[in-house]
Amino acid sequence: MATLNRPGAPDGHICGIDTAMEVIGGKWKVLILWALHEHPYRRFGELRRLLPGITEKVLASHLREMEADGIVGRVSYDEVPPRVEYSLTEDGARLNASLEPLAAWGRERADRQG
Amino acid sequence: MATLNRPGAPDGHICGIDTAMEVIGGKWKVLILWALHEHPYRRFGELRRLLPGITEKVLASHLREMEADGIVGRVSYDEVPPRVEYSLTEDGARLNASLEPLAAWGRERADRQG
DNA sequence: CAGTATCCCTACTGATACTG
DNA sequence: CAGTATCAGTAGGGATACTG
Repeated sequence: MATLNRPGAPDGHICGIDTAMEVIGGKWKVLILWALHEHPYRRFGELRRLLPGITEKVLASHLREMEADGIVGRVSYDEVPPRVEYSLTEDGARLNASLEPLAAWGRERADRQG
Repeated sequence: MATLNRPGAPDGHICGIDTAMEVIGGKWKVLILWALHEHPYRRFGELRRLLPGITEKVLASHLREMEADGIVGRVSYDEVPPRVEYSLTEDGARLNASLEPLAAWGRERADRQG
């Protein structure tokens, strides 16, 4: 065996996990995913409040990347004051669902350690 | 609702995913996990060859962190030349298993996009 | 309200050389 | 073989102020 690469996989991509890791790699992305999963439509300020510690810049750039990756949808209503609603796309919902076993593992570990 | 924090969860830990993300956060960790899963015992040089591009320093530090996190076991045989074998702990094996749906999501996405 | 625009900073990663 | 030690580079993240 030469490397772990799957045949036909893009260079540096081995088993699908790294593809997924690139998409959820940002520090807050899984939490954004989670927040959007709990409630189908969230506004920018809502997300900011839900993620204590995140800055506007980081939230905005994460959302833009997730939108570009096709896991988050964005709808802007032409109102005053402005209103923008973020949601999971179908792919984003499946991504979030695929994270559930990982979350279960983390919960168990957190509970074990207090 | 104030935040996404679970009751009783350590500060900044929300749904278990972030706990898990901390453990697999290093750039190569999921791939190390994968390599150790494919073959129960791996030597240092073997892992280095399996992960083209990783440097010795990064591989060593990742392995030490994963050992400290209790997901990788290390056995050093007192021989000449030295031999060290790395393996998944039970917890590491469960972690790896919990990554499988995520890997499936990534594989599907990679296949869709070529 | 929903973002940009700047500036900064350090933690992670990497290259290279060396050692028990 | 299985690692350290040292030195740098950089990208991601953060603080703050400002805008349509």
